[in-house]
Amino acid sequence: MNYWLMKTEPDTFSIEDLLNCPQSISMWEGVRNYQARNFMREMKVGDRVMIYHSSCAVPGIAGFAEVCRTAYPDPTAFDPESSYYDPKSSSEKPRWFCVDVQWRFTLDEVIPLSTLKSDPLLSDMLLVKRNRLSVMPVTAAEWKHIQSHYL
DNA sequence: GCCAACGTTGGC
DNA sequence: GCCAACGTTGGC
Repeated sequence: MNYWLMKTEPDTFSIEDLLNCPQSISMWEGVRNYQARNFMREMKVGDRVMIYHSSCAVPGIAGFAEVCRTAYPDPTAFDPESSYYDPKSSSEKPRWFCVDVQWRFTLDEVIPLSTLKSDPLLSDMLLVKRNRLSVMPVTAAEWKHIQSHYL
């Protein structure tokens, strides 16, 4: 099993919105970064995901989800009406992919980025080191440390 | 293939 | 709203 972190802007789509989806499952559409896309294509059903709230009052980990469908072409890239539309992506040659994730758990309080940043054991975490990546792997050690210290 | 210009992310 | 850190684009 692998561990991941996925960012979302709660004003657009929060972990509560994920909970409220049918079966608490949502397509994770709109990722338009190659590195993030490549990580999504590595995801397996059952992989664990931290849901991270960005661009908000207290950015941080808001809860947990699970991959429930492996990567498939992102339909919003084909939709001219979508803000995620990309004319360079076609169903014959899709450029962007998404996975489905299912809600698992919402934290009572967000684990703030500032807390994670100040933890020496998390100083190598990609979230801390790489500012602008919306989908990224989390190591098993980081995952366990966060589970045992901040939940 | 280099790199300047431009666009985006996202913390603060 | 500012701006640093990147990623992307496109001329050459």
